[in-house]
Amino acid sequence: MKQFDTKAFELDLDVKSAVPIYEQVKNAVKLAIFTKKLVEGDKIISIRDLSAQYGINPLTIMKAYNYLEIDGFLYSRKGTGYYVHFDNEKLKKERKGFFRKQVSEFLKKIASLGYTVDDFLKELKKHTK
Amino acid sequence: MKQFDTKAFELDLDVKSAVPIYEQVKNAVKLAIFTKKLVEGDKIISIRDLSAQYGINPLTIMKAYNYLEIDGFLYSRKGTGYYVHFDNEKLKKERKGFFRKQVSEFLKKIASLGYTVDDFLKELKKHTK
Amino acid sequence: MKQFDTKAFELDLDVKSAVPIYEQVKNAVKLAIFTKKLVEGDKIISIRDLSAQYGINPLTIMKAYNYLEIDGFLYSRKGTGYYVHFDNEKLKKERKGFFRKQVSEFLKKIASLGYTVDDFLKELKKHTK
Amino acid sequence: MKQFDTKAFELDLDVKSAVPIYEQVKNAVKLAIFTKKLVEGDKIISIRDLSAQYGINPLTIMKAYNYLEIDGFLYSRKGTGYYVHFDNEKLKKERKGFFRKQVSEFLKKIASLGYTVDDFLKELKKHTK
DNA sequence: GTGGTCTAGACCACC
DNA sequence: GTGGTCTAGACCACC
Repeated sequence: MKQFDTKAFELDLDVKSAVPIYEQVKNAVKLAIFTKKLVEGDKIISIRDLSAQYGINPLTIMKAYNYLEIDGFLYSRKGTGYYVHFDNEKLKKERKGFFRKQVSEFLKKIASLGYTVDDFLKELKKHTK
Repeated sequence: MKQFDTKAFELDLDVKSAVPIYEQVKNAVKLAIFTKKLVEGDKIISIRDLSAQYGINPLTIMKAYNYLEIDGFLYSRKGTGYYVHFDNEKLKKERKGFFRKQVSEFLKKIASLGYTVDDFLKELKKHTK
Repeated sequence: MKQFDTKAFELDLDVKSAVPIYEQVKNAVKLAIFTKKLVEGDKIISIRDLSAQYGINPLTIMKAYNYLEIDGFLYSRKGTGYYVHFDNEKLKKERKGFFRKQVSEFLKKIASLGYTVDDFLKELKKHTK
Repeated sequence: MKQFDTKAFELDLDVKSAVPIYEQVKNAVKLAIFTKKLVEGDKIISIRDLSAQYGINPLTIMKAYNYLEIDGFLYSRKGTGYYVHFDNEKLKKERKGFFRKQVSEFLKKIASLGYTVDDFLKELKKHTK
């Protein structure tokens, strides 16, 4: 019964990745919040359970949850667990910032490959057809 | 006259960056090859000269050149230096494939944040101004 | 107890050899994998421990592990160590292909010296005695 | 007319190879002698011509010819060039030694891949069919 | 504890 | 001159 009222989230953990595990956990939670799979007040899966499910060190998960708490995505209640803190205003801003970062990084990347924006727009047409 | 027949490449080195120095060097060389500033057979600036120019340890540069050799962008001739191995066919395919992967991953990412292509195009205008 | 869950491998290190130390380490690990003394998921002895055991610089061992990672034999998890990545299918094919290439090259070489397969078989007997 | 009475030899030069160029030259000459394409008294292609043909540094070729002279495969006549010294006895021994080295190295290699002599004999059948 | 990057400097083979 | 290997040691992020 232990997970009765908690909400899990999708986590494509890749231990072989260069991206630190705590970052992967952080990103998975944020994505779930951005896409409203996790909403205000939801109790998130416990450190212990997540640790057991994926064979990750609990300290690593705690680090992820801690950062998420600092960033205002979660809050902790001693003895009960971590909960989603859906601050609509802040979220919007964060989401926008996240998006912009994605765009800017992407543009840098293709530039470093010698591609122009026009090349991208052409490629885009193949995807939007 | 010592660098008479070698070709340098643009390198915006940022020692404070989180991106390792050897990665920055790697990317700069790759970009020069992708954009055909360096072509098949060109002799690239020597480890020692590049080391001296930027105050980077020679080992760090060798690491970069080494990875580029593994990836087939350079080859080394002991006693003479590193040369560009511009395999046009393979290169084109790799570059195109890499680009497409970037585009497709990017589109997925923004979609998962609830953004549309139009949102992106709007954002794009801010960058291209 | 620190090495409780790591697996060592046989390493006949010869510091005086013309074969670089990192190559010797690489070959020892590959052999252990080819002969299934190391299998998928096994945690390999840490850079530091191996370094201490043989009095080799950690960087040298890291270089070996690094190449093995590039070749897909190992993968690293920051903070925990290097693990064997035994892709059975790929491995079998590679090993077989490599072996065949060796045989075919060898046969060509001795033929070009004017030796026959029978000459080889005679020579072989001296080795297998 | 300059090459009127000199004999060339096949040289598959691979500047990208890890094998030093002077070694490649040495081996090519030796192979030509072992297979009797070059025989006693033949005048071998001059350092200058070989250098020009392959774009190799003359010093590198001189090094190869020097070693071959030391090993008794060539002798030099000041002002005229290098000549093949076909010492039948010595040659036989060298050839035999070369062969044995090939065999022994080959056996080590396949052993390091985890293959047995029996595996080799099976593979051999496919080649001798 | 683990791997990852970087340095300063030595010494070698090759051209 | 060139690349290639190795060391001793510092400092960092991650678990």
